Amino acid sequence: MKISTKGRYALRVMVDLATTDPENYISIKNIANRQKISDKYLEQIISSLNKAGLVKSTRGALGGYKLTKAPKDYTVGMILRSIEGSLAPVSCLDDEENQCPRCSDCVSLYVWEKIYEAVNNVVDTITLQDIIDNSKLR
Amino acid sequence: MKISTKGRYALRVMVDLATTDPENYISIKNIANRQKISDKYLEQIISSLNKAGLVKSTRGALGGYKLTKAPKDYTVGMILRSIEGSLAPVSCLDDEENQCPRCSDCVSLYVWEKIYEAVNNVVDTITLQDIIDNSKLR
DNA sequence: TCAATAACCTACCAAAATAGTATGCTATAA
DNA sequence: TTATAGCATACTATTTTGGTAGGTTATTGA
Repeated sequence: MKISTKGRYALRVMVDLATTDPENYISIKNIANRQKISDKYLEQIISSLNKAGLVKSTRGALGGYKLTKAPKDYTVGMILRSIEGSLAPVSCLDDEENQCPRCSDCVSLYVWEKIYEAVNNVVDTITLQDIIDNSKLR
Repeated sequence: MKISTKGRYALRVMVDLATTDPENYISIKNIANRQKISDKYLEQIISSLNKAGLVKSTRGALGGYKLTKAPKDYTVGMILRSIEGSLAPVSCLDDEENQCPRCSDCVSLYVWEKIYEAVNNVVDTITLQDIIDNSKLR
């Protein structure tokens, strides 16, 4: 039941982009140095964020990434799912194809659904802005 | 963010013990056949449940396992944790030793804590009896 | 008391996932 | 036109997951 490092890094990258200099493009190297993450590994992560439309990029000198929206318009769920896929505790809940043969008479399914709902409820109600506001309190 | 097969099997085993014949000891082979799980794999799982005191055993002919308590006295959390360990989404929340160096100024920690709380709240309020009752409705 | 049964214990193993590297190509701005 | 920085693909080492295998110990019924 763990969030991968990719998911954790993704959230930190989004906070970084939102707080460091939201107006200008910031390079991977820049973020990687500040966040102490391998830049090649970060490249993979931010590429997923880019493909999901959560950030936009320009190449070349002075290139880099910036947010496409205001921090209040990103939920934690949007960010984590773009990296981790579904946050379901069992793959039966992911999509129709991954269902196990006994899904129809699975006594535990009801438990997994409740966990799924609870997790979704948390990640879909906390925004990037909430994280930033919360971190400033300390 | 997935529950392992061990965790899922453990829950099914507990339901099996509670519903098949709660008075008598039931052998691993018996459970494994009914639940279509490898008996050697099941042995590992049920051994953890035994060490955690969730079931008790006797050896020899007519030996096997039975519950130590009434189904209403087990929460899903007790069962899953005995197999999976903590259900925390990040290891920082597990125990003091696993903390990452930047835990003290981690902006995301507040998110992980909320997820942790939400998951705990679900698994600690659903009992084994609830699962059994729910499965009978269908 | 002895043979069958079934838990107990330890070790091993293959496949998949995770976390991260390496290399080369393409677009852009100074 | 060159330095910069994103883009794409492939590779690799480590850890976790999901099992197997084999021998030992305890119990019970005949």
